[in-house]
Amino acid sequence: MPGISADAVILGYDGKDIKALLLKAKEVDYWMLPGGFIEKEFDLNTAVHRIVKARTGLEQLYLQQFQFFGKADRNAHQKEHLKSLHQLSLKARTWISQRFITAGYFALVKIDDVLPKADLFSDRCEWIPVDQLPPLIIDHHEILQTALLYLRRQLNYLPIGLNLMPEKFTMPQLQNLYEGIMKQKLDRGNFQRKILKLDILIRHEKLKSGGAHKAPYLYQFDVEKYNEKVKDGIGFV
Amino acid sequence: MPGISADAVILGYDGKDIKALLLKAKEVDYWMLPGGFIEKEFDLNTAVHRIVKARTGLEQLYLQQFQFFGKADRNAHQKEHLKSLHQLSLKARTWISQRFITAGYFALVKIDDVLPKADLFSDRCEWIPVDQLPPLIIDHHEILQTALLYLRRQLNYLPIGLNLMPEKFTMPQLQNLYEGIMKQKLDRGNFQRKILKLDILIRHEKLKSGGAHKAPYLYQFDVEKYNEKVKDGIGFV
DNA sequence: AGAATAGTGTCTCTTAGACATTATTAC
DNA sequence: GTAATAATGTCTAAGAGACACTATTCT
Repeated sequence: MPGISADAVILGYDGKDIKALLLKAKEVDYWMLPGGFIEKEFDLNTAVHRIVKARTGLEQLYLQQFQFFGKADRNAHQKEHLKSLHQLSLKARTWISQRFITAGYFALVKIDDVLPKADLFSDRCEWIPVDQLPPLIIDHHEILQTALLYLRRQLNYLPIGLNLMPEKFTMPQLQNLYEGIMKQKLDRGNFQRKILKLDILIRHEKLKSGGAHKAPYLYQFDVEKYNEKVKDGIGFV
Repeated sequence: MPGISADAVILGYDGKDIKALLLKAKEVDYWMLPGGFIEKEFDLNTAVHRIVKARTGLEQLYLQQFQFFGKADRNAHQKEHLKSLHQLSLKARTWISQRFITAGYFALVKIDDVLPKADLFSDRCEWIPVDQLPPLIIDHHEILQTALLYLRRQLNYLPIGLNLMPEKFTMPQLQNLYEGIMKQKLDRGNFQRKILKLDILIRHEKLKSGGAHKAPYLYQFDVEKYNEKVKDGIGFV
């Protein structure tokens, strides 16, 4: 009985790295994306919300479909990962190979709000930096990379800052997030100028202390203005 | 038995309007997108190629998945279109309501290469300008509009010119295409300057004649250079 | 000649990008 | 003070956008 499954690329940002929430499969040295089958009586988005909630504990979250992955591709990848499949138990193997087609979703979450929980087929659930990925089962690596590509291309139309940053944050933190997604360094001065010009930030007079250097200002998003800008594309290369 | 279906938004451009290939449903005054069920032994992309080939006769085409539409949304729309459903034969109604989930694909084709063919549930298959759409069944209007939105947002990463324009074309024709997709008028001079600077066009010395005015040059894409630019985003607003 | 439309040139204002300068903090 | 990092300012070159002018074609 073939079915429709969904896999969620749950992304978070800790002020330094962009991380994905991954599950360590039991019995083998492979990791996987949180996912599951879509039951027929549920609609797709509802089902994925349910799946993500089970791993993160989050009720409200920014969730977006980005691509479906069909059978042919999946089989090609299964060949490459044949070894990993053979090592799995019959139950787990059946669970995986039953996947006829899978929906790729990504979620943007505030990393500190999440309480990672493993599922039946995994023994750990952890945040892992997306540029230091361990081996993933079947086509999960491709799904994750596709999600990141989509994120990069849709950058102007996605509320990444709002959903990934903590309530209050510094300008260098925000810049680091953009650099991580765009995979390139940006000029500090120009970044600051461009972002401030958008007029979507509220500056707090309190400074953050900690290092042996000038303390940065704390900022917060003006949610209304932010959402307004995102609709027509938040002008940022 | 619920199943997965696919609907194709097939887009063409006749030098004046952006058009979609639509089917006129039998028995009722509604039109619909070409589509069909995905058989389990096929993979998704192959199946959609087959569907599009059946309506257009085209073997090779630019095809891209853009979104899936789940059950809840679809039911909401069915409510709105209840009248249209009641007027359908049992067979057609069953065919439509069996759709559990549908894959939205769009295809970019050279309009003159297409030989439209109706299917079993339709009596006509025609090109219709996307800004003059007739009533469409279920959520097909939404699917079509979503495709156009996607097209607009991904403009820089899609080879629209290459796939929608005829082999040889004029600059005003190309500008008109961009204006149609972006839904806004562009300055002639600036458009020309920007496009020529991309260095992806080959100019032919032969001019096109016809009207009581200066004849425009004919251009052709330098396919290799074009594809190179599209990969990193063809710099155009 | 005149109407219509294509092609090219020019001007200004904004912006991007590189980089320099100043400010703040802990040691 | 020095080291480290944040914030702000400045300069230049490139680009966007508005618009004017020239070119070509048919009636």
